[in-house]
Amino acid sequence: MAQARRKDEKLRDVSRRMILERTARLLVRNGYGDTSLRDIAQACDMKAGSLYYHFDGKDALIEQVMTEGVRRVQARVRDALDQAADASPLDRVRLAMEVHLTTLHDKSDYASAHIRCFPHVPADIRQRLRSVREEYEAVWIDLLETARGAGLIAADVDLMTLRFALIGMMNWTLEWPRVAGTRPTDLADRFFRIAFEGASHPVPQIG
Amino acid sequence: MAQARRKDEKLRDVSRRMILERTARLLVRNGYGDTSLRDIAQACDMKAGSLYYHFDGKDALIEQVMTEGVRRVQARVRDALDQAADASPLDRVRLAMEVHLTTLHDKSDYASAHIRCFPHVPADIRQRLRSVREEYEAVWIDLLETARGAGLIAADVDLMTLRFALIGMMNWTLEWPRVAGTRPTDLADRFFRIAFEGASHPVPQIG
DNA sequence: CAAAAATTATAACAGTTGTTAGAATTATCG
DNA sequence: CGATAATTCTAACAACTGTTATAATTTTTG
Repeated sequence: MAQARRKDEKLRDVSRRMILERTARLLVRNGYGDTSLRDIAQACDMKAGSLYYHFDGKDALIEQVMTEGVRRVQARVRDALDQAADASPLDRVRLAMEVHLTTLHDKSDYASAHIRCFPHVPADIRQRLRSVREEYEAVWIDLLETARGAGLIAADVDLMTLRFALIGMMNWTLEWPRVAGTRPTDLADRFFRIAFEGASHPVPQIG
Repeated sequence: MAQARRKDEKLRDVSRRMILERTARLLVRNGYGDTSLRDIAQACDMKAGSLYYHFDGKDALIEQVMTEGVRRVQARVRDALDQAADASPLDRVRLAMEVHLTTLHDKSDYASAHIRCFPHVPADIRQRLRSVREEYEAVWIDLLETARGAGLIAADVDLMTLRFALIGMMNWTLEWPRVAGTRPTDLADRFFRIAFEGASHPVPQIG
């Protein structure tokens, strides 16, 4: 009600979206176990029972937040990659890292809620979320295999390990206190520099 | 009671240790918010009220588990480094990675409990845990600065970013389903290979 | 074995949790 | 406006939470 909405957008959808957003924020701060329906309702200026008009229950609501978390990152990364279809394979990897990190930190509580709560969510939800994750991981598998096909990744580097290393160092930045003041874009460059050039290798300045 | 104990070890300490261990396992599986004192007590063949003889309350118990989580990793890493005092700076980094990963996956639920629950633990506990973390991080800062001093890390690589990248890719392995069958030692080698030689650089075989 | 100390169990407390049914309210539309 | 549909609130439920005081039990000691 505090939000402007397009003519063609149903009030029902606006409320749903607001609930999902507030839930995401609470999940990031307090985690799955310590986010109650009454907390969520209060953040939405509602009462707990009213949430059941929009969602089947706590777990259904949270599952949707976490599902959307992956989908949003995936959508943004795919869009960026589509608009840079002719870039070099390694530049596409760097771009994907930049968008992934930016979405995590600036754009969406959904994504960080997913990352922080995934380990502690009920097993049946976690099971379904795995499928959603795999779709996004397919993007990275494709990125890295393409780079290898172009001869840009050494033969003795296991692509799965490389993928987990990249995802790991990026997602773990959520544990830092405010990313130590580094902008996500700079962070992506530095991570890329380390993972692909190697911390031991000096990189000659171009020009 | 089900456990043999040394003559000089008080029963009190044995019980405390058992409670801490079972708590760590539950924390890893269920997280902070969904691990109740009755769950812990049941895992110890006790009743919830009895736990108060050993600990001041839930938060005190959990804080001690998580504190010990860092201390154990730190102790094992320091020991290994002391026994390899004359190794090259980069070999010492690789060794630290190996011990860190091994402890996380094979040796101790304390460490993984710490990593998984840290974001969702009450704020005052989290504050105190930060100091404990900083002590361990000092080990890594020293490792990397020494390597740089020996000219083994390129000048344009930010050491803080490198440290976060290493810690991040290692800690994130807890999110994989059983590390995908890779042994921690091999994992350490591959991570080291990527982060220091660079995924794009072919490494000439020695010999 | 008996006395003292250490450890655990019992039972209850106040508060919180997810959930539900039905009443009350608000928005939509003829 | 009036009628209908779409939302929200109310109030309660059973189950669970951390915690406490006190009683029962076990272990250690003399």
